[in-house]
Amino acid sequence: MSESVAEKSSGGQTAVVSVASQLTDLIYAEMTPGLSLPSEAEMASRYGVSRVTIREAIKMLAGRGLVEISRGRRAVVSEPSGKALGEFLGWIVQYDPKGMFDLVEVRMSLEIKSVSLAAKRATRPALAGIENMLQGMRDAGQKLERENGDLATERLFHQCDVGFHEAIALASGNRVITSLIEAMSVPLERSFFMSRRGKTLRGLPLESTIAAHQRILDCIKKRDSTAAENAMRLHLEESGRDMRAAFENRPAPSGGGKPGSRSAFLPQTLGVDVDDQCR
Amino acid sequence: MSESVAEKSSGGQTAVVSVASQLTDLIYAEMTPGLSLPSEAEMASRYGVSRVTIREAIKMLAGRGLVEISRGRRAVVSEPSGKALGEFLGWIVQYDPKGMFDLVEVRMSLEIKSVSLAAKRATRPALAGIENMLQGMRDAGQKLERENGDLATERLFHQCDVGFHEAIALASGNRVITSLIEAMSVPLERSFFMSRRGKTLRGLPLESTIAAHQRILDCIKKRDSTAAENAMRLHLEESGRDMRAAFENRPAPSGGGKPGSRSAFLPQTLGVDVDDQCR
DNA sequence: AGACATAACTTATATGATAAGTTTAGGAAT
DNA sequence: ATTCCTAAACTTATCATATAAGTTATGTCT
Repeated sequence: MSESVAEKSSGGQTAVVSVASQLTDLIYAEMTPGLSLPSEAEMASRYGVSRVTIREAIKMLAGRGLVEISRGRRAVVSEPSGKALGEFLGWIVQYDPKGMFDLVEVRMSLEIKSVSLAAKRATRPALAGIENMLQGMRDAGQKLERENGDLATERLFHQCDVGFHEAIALASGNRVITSLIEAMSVPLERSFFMSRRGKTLRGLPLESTIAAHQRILDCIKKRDSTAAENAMRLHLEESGRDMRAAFENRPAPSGGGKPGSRSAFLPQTLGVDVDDQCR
Repeated sequence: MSESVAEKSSGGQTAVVSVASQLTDLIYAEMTPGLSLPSEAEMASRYGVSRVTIREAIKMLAGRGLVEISRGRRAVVSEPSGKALGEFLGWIVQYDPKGMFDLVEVRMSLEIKSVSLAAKRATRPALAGIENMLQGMRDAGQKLERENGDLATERLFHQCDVGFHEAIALASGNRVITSLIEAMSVPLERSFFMSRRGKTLRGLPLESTIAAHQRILDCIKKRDSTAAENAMRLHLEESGRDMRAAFENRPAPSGGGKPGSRSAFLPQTLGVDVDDQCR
């Protein structure tokens, strides 16, 4: 009984990879989010491998965000979400100092597409969701004016800002856009705080941020997709300028470059990359 | 010695998750692609956990595409690549029957951004790379006219097609775009074959496909980003129509619907989603 | 110096055991 | 009968240990 089922449909791969791929097929073919996988023991006997192998295979799937694991419970097929993807984008961005600007560049395209579709397709509850986030920004903004500089409130404001864009993505009805924008907000969180800092530095009140969001929402409500695109473009260009300002006025390079071929060829491309986004 | 290092900086998480996150930090902070992680035994002693725990943590990172594993060798930090991301997009697409069209919708935006940037920034070797792929398409195309219907040649043609678009993404100089387009080509592989089938059905020679790519390349060479965007848009719209044609003329629904809430509400949205892409 | 065998290192997988969660079933109390 | 609690059954988390099978380094022999 040494020839396990796992080896049947796979060449030189290891048993873990083979099991992982078979489980993936199984999930794709006949499972939906929320359903539980069989118990480790059952899979082990079904695929003719030890429990260790099964566990490692499941950990791979978990790393890909395909299943969620918790102690005492069987692994559960997870809803597609941008979270796992966000880790990945974080890796790309981390790998290259210019990465954050690359990300902003891509974000601009996606957000414009997102808001364009939202203007065409948004349902009433989806609109309410967007409105909700905008109201959250207003509340946080007012609170922020009173107790100036409260970090928690600032974070709340930022979360509503992110939520606003995610709500638009949701309203677009396009799952891929929703996941990608959700994913990008993970590494962009840093950028958002930079953006706020830039805004403070340049002396712009955060009223203008709220107003920009308001204009976007208005365009969506009016079902004017072209106007919505332009409003979004303007908002993101503004946001990009803030980010650049924050970058230029940042504390100090501190000279401590990490090993590897990074942190080069930045200065001259910085301005170009961000400005070029106005086509 | 029962209090392991792994628990030190983590709350209720399991040891595996804790180790995985610490390893992630380690990689982000002081490693670059190509470097090897310590041996399992060393990590085990360093983090105060058993080798099994280390192995499961590494399998999680491998699932996320952060490291590559091979027998007898230590785990190696991998170059960011769209491959792992492609699996993820595949899951989104699989999860929703409309997903493939969502993906095409997003692809259009990204490819347009990609070609626009490529027209502005492409270096000479990057241009050569694009040219190369186009030449590959021509060769495969001629070969395909002689030995009509050879599957391997058809696959080659398709690979050059994908390669053409990836080469443009590379020329854009934006890593995020490169990874995303590479990622999308994984689930879109099916769509590409559908597209080719649609083209055959509608009686269009694949000369037109090559010509469309040629036009795109010409615009890039001329550094005319606007024209390049338009050429790309036209090409993708054409490609989308082919895909829809292939969908409508597909063998038969065969009635075997899978369990779950899928494969519903498709008919009426299909046409809308694809047509709406021409704005 | 170069080819080859061998040792040292490393990962892949299996077995068995224990701890600690979650769910289920049964019974006690109301 | 219904509710609540407890205990058993199930399940995952982690460990220790062992063996097999790859890769790399270390020689020795020619």
